[in-house]
Amino acid sequence: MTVSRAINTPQVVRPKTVEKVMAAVRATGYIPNALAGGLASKRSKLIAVVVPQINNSMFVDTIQSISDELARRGYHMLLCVAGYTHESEAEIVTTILSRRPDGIVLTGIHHSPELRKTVLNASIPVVEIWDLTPTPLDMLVGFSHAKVGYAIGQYLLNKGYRRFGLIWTEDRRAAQRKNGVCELLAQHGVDTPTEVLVPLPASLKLGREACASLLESDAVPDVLVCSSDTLAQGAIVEAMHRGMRVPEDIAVMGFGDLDFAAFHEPAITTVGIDRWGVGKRATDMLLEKLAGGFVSDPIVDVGFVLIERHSA
Amino acid sequence: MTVSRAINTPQVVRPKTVEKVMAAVRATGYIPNALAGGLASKRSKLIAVVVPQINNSMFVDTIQSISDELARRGYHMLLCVAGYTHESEAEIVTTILSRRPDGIVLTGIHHSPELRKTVLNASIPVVEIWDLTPTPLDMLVGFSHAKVGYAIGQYLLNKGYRRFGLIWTEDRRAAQRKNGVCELLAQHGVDTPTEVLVPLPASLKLGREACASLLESDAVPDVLVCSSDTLAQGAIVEAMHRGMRVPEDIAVMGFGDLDFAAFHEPAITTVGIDRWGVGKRATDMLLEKLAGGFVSDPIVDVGFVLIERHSA
DNA sequence: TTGTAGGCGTTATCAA
DNA sequence: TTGATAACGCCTACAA
Repeated sequence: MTVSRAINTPQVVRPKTVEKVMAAVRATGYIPNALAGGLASKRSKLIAVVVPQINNSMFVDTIQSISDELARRGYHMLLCVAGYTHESEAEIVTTILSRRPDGIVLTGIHHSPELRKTVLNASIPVVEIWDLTPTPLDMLVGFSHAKVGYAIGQYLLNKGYRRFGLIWTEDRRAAQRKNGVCELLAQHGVDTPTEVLVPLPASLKLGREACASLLESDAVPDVLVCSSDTLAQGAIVEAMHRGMRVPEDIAVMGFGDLDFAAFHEPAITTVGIDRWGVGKRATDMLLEKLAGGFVSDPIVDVGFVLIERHSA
Repeated sequence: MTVSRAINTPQVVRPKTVEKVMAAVRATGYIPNALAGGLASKRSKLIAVVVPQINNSMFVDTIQSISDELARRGYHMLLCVAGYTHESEAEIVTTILSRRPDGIVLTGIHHSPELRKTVLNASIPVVEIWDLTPTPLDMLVGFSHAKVGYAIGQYLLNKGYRRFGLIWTEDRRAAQRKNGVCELLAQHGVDTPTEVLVPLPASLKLGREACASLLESDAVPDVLVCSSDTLAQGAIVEAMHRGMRVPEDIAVMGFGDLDFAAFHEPAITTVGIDRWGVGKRATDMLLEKLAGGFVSDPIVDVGFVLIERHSA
């Protein structure tokens, strides 16, 4: 017990004793067994993070910020890549719960009933990220994808664009943004956009191909709205390759404000999200709750910023 | 014990008993406690993966493939972002070892003496990835960065380029590639390249800025060799923005064969690495060894491919 | 400030 | 095929 205290709460142990313990630790290369510690204390100091993909520039920054923040506070991250299907998410979460994480971060707010039940049954703090709802499982850090869609639609209408083309991936959150755009256009009596759906993960290649197919269609759009900056970049490359000027001949709008967006030629008009902030706040809320503290506002809307640059 | 067997080795339990156990599991929502299991069995089914960064397109694919492969086999991944310094790596590995992972994947082959000692002392299988050495800690999956450098230098010399400009990040493995390029140029009596060092992480912005500074220098290069495709893309954007043609006025070479490289305009000449393969093989070797199997070749050179496209 | 006893939820081992 | 017992290494609770 004295060794345990010397390592975990040295302030309650006589300094000389601490020194003796630490000397022994160094001499033997002793490393505490966190499995045993977690079993005994019922605190594993593990946080599970479930994302649909990691080779997705949006999530990676959030993951990195969670990981950094956790490490600073003596926690570790169990990272699980769940894919975009409900079934796999429920299964993965069940196996991850066997590790007895002290808390869990889930991407999105749409979960299968089994998953909801399983997670709630675990009685640990949960933070859902990257979406917004008044009824989260527990806590939430995100933003409204529908509002992003409205904002994009409004901005482009104000700019005078009327023939919309959409290049979009098929995941649920992207769909909400698309609905936002379409609803706004409908409200203003603008023609329903032409639409090209692309599979995940998005890539420059898919953006080019989708752009090509829209440019070769009967009704060529005057603006291409893309579900990510990566697709937007592809669309721009394709349009320019065909001798079109962006935005004069065709405008392109992205989403995400990825690193390259500001420095591309033309710079990409897009929507910025505080990706690190999402991770930081999610971690803060989780650890605050674990520390027994009171989380004053369990629902955090980090909002978004429409960033006007040159492509639209 | 019967429950434990019904769950882990149902084949040694009477089918009817298994059924009864499973019914109870379902009814109660029982989820085994892997902390207790790991403590008792001395197998945590956890693999630690230490990388310098995750918001780095090179590592992300490897991480994803490790994660996928581990999940398929009932293991989980503890992902640790160590940064690029020795001190932080040693510290992080020590704390991660307290989780008693069954194996560990380390990025790179240059570790501090403390780290080597700590890891070896843990007596678990180790796989180093993304570099090559005849003397790994244990097992290794990677390729020779020096050879990549030679190949790049040789290719560009054959193409007739003589005035080299380098845009390079400061990490150790990138430095090996740079040394390869420089050595080869020196052997052929070509002028020492002009060099712009950029901080990590690489970005399109940094590529543009570095390119700008090289183009404004006294000795304008006829080829820009970049330590990553991201920097190469930036260099191309900047050069074209200044009205230069790529590769006619200035050629640009990248590294990594990231998704966008093939579909950029001009398509980026680069060096491809099987990033998924590295993760897959590392995981296979680790689990093979954990299963008590014999790893016939503990050093795997995955090689690389110089991909000629249009930018150089 | 340090020490003792007991238990956390599994699995290894041996017995039935 | 199932069960009983004793760890695994730590922490909680309480005692000294």
